[in-house]
Amino acid sequence: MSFTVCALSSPALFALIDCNNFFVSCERVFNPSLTNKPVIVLSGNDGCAIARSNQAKDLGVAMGAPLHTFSHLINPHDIRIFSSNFELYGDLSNRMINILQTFTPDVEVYSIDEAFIDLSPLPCFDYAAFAQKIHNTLLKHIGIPVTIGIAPTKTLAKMANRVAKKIGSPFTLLQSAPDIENALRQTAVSDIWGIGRALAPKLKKIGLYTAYDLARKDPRWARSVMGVTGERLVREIQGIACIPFNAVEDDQKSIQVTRSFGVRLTEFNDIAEAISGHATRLGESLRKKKLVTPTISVFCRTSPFGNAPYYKGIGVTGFDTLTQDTQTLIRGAIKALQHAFRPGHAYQSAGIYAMDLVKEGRVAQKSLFDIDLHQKSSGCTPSNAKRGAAVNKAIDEINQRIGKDTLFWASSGIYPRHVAKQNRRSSRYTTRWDEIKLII
DNA sequence: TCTGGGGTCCTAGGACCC
DNA sequence: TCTGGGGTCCTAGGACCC
Repeated sequence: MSFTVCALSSPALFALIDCNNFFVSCERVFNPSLTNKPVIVLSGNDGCAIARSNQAKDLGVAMGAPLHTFSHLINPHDIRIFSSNFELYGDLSNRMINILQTFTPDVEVYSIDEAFIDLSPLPCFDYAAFAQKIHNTLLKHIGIPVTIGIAPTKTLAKMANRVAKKIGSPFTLLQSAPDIENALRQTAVSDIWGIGRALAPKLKKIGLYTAYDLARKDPRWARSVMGVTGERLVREIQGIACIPFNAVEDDQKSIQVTRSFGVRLTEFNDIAEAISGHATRLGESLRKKKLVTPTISVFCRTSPFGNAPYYKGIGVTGFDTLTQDTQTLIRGAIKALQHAFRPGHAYQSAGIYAMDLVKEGRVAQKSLFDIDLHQKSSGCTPSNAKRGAAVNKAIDEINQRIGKDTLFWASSGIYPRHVAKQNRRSSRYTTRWDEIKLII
């Protein structure tokens, strides 16, 4: 296969809108007393820091730091700690995107707290004023501060964003050659978008310390040392746009549901309850996204930390027809878990993956004998399958209206032991009637 | 005591085919 | 005993991202 650099028709110009300390900012929207305070949002199971306010960063709390490594700082510095509240963050994220789309239809949602805008179709104008307007509108309507970087490639827009955050400005434009060179000189190779833990030390060893050093290399050299992604990256920081803009979201290729347990588990049945719950979430997600899966894989594993030897077991179940039916997924997941599980371990987490997802409407028949096979393996006739779809629909609608898990499958456990710690979650102000903010 | 969860893309190597 | 060359497809694992 030959690689052709897909330089976009120039002059390209991208804006990257990135929320500042997004999860912390979401907490602050409904709790103004957190302003100017050190605030930290924890990962699932209250394990480690996944968002920090600037004040918490100044105290030296690193991204991903386990709670127990900074717990001694909490009281002396009055750090406010929150469990993650993804229902709230996701909802505020959607509102932000809706507002961005009022500025231009060319919005690419990159993550929960970032979006690219393609500026090239817009007439050349005052980018500073444009960025300021986006910033002010989001702050006013949602209450979330953002930083905006504008540059001829996505990688440089990322870099512009970093520069803006560093100097405390809501916006930075990198367009002229001297401005770009200046930013490249200020940026360490490890801070370039696309350079991670493995590549950074490798490049430093060769004597490349800044983005400027790397930008002076021949892309063909980058290809041989860093692969196609490396070649693309070098061209990007040289100002040649190679990473395309996708306003339309591609179909998702995989879904996973993974959780750590609140306590270590040793019994098959306890883990089966967790996996049954994960399979339920997977089913909901597949139906919501109108996807079906031919297969699932399930894993259970011990903690990679600590003294006990690490164990991870994996089991796979294939289905005779592509499915999104919760009951089918649960049956398949328990079967797969029987392959993954070995007695004698203290398990720390378990998860379920669905890969090779297919869009609901585009279901290809797997074999001429689909229906026969299906009847044989699951006892599920086509009319049963229809009934299953109706059951899923009814459960989804009830849970949507009244609350998550109002109806649930008994295999997920009435009093499950696996439930993760979530001791400090704020209210889901925007998505639950009974958690709406009261002003008395 | 205590270490998240959810994605994508690329590559190397094996299986298999002619 | 000798034992090619080229292609495709699949998979596991690595690397990256937020």
